[in-house]
Amino acid sequence: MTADRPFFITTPIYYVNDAPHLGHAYTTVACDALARFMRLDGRRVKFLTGTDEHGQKVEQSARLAGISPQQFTDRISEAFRDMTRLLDISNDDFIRTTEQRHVRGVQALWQELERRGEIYLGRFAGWYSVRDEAFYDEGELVDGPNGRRAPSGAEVEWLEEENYFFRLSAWQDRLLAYYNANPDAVAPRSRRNEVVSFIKAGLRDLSISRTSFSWGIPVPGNLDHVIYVWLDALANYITAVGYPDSHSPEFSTFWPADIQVVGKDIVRFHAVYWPAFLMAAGLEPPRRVFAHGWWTVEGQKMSKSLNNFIPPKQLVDTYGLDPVRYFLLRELPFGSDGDFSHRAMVGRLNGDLANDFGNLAQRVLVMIGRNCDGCVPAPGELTDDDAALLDSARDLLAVVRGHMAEQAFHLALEAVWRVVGEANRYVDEQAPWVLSRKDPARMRTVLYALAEALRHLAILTQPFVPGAARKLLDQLAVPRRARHFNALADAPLAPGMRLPKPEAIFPRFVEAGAGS
RNA sequence: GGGCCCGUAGUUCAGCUGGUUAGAACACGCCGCUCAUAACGGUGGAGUCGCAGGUUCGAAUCCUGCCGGGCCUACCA
Repeated sequence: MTADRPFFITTPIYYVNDAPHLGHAYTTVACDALARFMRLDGRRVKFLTGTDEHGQKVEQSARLAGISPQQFTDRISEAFRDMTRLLDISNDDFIRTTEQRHVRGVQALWQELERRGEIYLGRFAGWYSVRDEAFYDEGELVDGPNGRRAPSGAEVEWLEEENYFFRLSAWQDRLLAYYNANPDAVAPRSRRNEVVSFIKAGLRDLSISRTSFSWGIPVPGNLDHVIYVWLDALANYITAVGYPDSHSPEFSTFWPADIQVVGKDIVRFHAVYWPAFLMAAGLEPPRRVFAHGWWTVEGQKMSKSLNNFIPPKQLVDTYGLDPVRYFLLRELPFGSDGDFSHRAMVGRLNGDLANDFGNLAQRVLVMIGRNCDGCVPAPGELTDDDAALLDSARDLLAVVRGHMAEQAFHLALEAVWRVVGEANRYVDEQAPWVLSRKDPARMRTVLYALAEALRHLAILTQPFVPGAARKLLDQLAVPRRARHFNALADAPLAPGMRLPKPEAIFPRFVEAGAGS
C-alpha cells in the first residue's frame, strides 16, 4: 500500500499576457489526470497551478488597456481560474506571483542567494528587444529592411544596464553531475539530451534584475531594480509550499516536487536555471521535469497571424469536456507534438468513447435492467471465459500504474481500451440475449462478470474522463467511498443492489447538418 | 555553421541490441449478430520499409552519401 506518500505536481504558471488556449488546457489536463490518478492510488497529492503576472509586457499591455497592471492581471488571472473550472481541474492551490506570500518568498530567496555569494552586481550590455524582453548577441541578429533585428524580427536597441547577476557559470559541473546521477530528471529522454548538451556547451552568468521597468518584485536593498521575471516566476513552486519557511510541514512534505510539467519551449528555464537556483539556495531540485510537445491545429501552427488559438471553452462547448480530455491524452505520446483536427477528435469521440466504451456500458446495463429486475445479478460458477475477462480487468491497475509512472497517458488508455475490446468480444461470444431464454442462470453470471468489468473500467478511467466515469459508477450503484483503487480488489459489486435506469455516458457526435 | 531526430500500408504510427510469410489502429470490402448510442464481432485486400551504394550467410533494423521534414544552439507561455 502506498499509504499517504506525498505527491507534488505543478503546471507552469501561465503568463497573463495571453488568454487561455488549447496549449494551456493541454498542460493543465495532463497534470490533472496525473494528480487524480495519484489521489485514487492513495497518495497525498498537492496539485499546483497559477499565473505569472510580472514583467514589461504585462506592464505595457495594461497601459494599452488603460488600466493598472494589477487590474489587468486580476482580469487575466481570473480567466485562467475560469479555465480550471471549465476543465474540471482538481488543483489544490492556485498561486499568483502578485500575492504577498509569493513576493515575500521571492525576496527571501534573493537574500539567501546573496548571503551565499551567488549574486553580484555587474553591467550588462547588448542588443535588447522590448517586444521579446530579451537581449541578443551580436551574432544572433539578422539583417532586416530597417537595419538589424532580433531573430524574431523584433526591433532591437543597444542597451547598457546595471544588473545583478547569478553565478550560473559556477554551476555547470554540478548540474552535469546531477543529471548524470539522475538520468530521468528531465523527460522525455530527447529533452534531457538537449539540456545536457546545452549545459556542456558552457554556461554564462545570468542577469537576474531589470531597471527598465517597474512591474515586478523589488530587489531587496536596491529599489531601482526589479527581479528578473524568470527568477520570480520559477520560485512560485516553492513559495506555494511555504518557502522561506523550509521547515514547515507543508514544505518538508512536498518539496522537492515529484513532477513539474512544462511545455517544450520552457524546458531550459526549468531544467537549467531552476535547479541551479535551487541548489544555490541549498534546496533540492525537482525530481522530474517533463516537457510535453506542441499542438498544431488542422495541420497549422498556432500563431497570432492565423489567430487560430482555440479557446478551451469552444472545445468543451463543441465536443464536451470528457471527450476533449480523452482526446488530448490519448491521441499522441506525451512529449510528442501532435495535431488537433476536428476529424481526429470526432473519430476518437465516436469510435473509442461512444461505440466502444459507451455502447459497452449501455448494452450491459440495459440487459441487466430488462432481465434482472434492474438489480446486480448473482453470479453462479465462473467459466474460464468469465475468469479470463475478470482477470484482464483486475490486471489493469498494475499496467496503468506502470504507464502513469512514466507519464505515458496514451499507453495507459490504450491498455484500458484493450479490456473494453475484450469485454465487447465477450458479450458477442456469450450472447446473453440468447441465454435469457435458454439459460437464465448462466446469463446472470455473464452479466455479473460484465458489470464487474465495467466497475473496474469506470474506476480506472476516473482520472481521464471524470464526468463520464462518475455517471457510470452511479449507474453501477458504486458508493462514493468505494471508488478509489483499493476498492478495485476489495469491493466487488454486491448482487441484489438496485441500479438506476441506464443513460448514455458518451453520446455520439453528430455533424451539424448531417441528414437524419 | 555546429549538435540531434525523423522519413514503414490511403491516414496516424509500432517495429529493442540485424534472422522464419513487416505489425496495430482508423478507413475500405465481405460475412455474422441483433442485447446496444445503425453500435458489436469475424474476416480480407493493401506496403519498392525516402533514394543510391556498402558490411553480412542474412538488414526496415548497422555504415556512407544524397533528397525531404523537424528540433536544439542563453536569457521571448
